[in-house]
Amino acid sequence: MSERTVRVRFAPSPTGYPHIGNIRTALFNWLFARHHGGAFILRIEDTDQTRKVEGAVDAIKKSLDWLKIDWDEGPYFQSERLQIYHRCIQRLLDSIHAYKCYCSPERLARMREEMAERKESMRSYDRRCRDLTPEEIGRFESQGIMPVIRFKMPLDGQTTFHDLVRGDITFDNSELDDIVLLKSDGYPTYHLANIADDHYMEISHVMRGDEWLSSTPRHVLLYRAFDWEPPLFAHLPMILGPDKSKLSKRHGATSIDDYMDKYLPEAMVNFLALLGWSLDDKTEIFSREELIQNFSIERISRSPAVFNRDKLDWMNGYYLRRDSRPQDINNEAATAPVDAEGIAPQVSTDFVDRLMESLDNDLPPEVRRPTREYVEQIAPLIVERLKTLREAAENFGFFFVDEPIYESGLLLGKQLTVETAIRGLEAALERLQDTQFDALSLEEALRPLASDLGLKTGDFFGLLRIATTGRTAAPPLFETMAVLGKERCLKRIQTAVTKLRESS
RNA sequence: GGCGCAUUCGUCUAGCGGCCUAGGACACCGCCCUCUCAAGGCGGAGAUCAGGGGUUCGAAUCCCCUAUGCGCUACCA
Repeated sequence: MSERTVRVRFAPSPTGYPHIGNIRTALFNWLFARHHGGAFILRIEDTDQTRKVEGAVDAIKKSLDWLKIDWDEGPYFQSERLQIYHRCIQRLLDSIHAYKCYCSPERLARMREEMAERKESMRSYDRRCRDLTPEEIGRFESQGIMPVIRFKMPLDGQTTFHDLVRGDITFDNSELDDIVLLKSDGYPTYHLANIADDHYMEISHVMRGDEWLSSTPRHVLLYRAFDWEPPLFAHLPMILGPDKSKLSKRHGATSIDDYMDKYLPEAMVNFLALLGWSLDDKTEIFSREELIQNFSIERISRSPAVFNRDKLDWMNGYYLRRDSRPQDINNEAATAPVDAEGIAPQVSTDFVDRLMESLDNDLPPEVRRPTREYVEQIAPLIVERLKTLREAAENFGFFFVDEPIYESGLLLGKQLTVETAIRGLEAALERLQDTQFDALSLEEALRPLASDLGLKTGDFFGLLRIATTGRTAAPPLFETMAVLGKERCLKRIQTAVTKLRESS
């Protein structure tokens, strides 16, 4: 695409865990760098002392680590590069591209208010300090006012720049105000620090959110004032909430850590990559390598995208199922939930690890933590019923608690009377006494029993399902009972009988 | 208010002048499989391509206008 070496950066400000949109920006930059064999740089834009949040840098690193987005340089901290910005400012002051402004924040606020009242079209700084006489400057200085440094924006003409996503964009310079470059506390604003760093760090492409598009002409003008060559720009479409407004806290989870304990990083990367980028008209699933191989700025879309949680859930479930298969088993065998002999396929140790960790977090404290051996048995039964790991404890708690809690009425379903239900359960109890608790034996014992009782298999199995799991929806009955074990199943069925007796 | 950007099924999107009576995915509905729920397979519904003018033999694709949405308009990034 370009002769120059690709060097891109992710430059968040340390105000907490990154927003989902910021992470998407990081991902795009990273993919672009890796695609071109360039460098991905992490830079912390901590020039606002008032908004700094403790631990934010760690949170940013943790988020990137989670998604396996690694950086080649940094993190650099702008707060540690103040001398660079001061030198830049001096250059601008010397070349009369910048000036000191002594206006108080109060005056500026009042000014803006009045402008709005008068419905003026231009509602930014009135440039009062732009052409101060030496006497006036002396007067302000003697009052000890700490000035800000503003950029002397050209008063007329136009500024056009090329955006790799949107094409040529033109602004009238008269629309651009004299932005603050250096604050009175000595820290630079984003505008200055951003372009100085991008220049000195030799950033080749600036890929950032769409909200920066309006600032870009100012940045271009700044590059010109410094006589620097600007990087190439690519503005990414914004990510919206379901109501199509900018994704914000109102929409619930917007920071990446809201997703870290629920979704697989691989699924998250895949999903995020498709938010504003696509390869073609059909490909949805991409491995990390495929993303790197195929990513290009040309295929970034221009319009904002609504964050679609349903699709993320689906994708997570897809990855869960796919990655739970052990590497050495071919896909055909692993796709089937249970083979003809009633033996569930193996799941990968990696999946068991993840499941154990998730259960450990989500199971109620009073429930005994399951052993690895036990989780290995459950895993194949629940993988394909999971969209997120979180649902394991939520939907399959009956595997772990002593007794599931449910309404006795559930036992009757739509068809059964209390009498037939009790009769069915007791018959099962008796038959199960000397039945081997493996899926095959259980089926051989119970299936004939249904017709013996004059019950439809569906009704009879449903009854047993409620009794043993407390739920109407669960993994296949016999596998489930086998995992639960004889003792627990008999006890639960007994409890069900008791419940029915008590309720009638 | 001004400026900028955007506008294809509910959502993510394909489409860059004829292949489009607009394709895929999620969600939704139905059927198959089946002991329930999933998963999987098959099928369905769903977009007068925001609206209106042009340009052209021909427009979702190019131009203009309008509408709507979003962003920016801070000594925040």
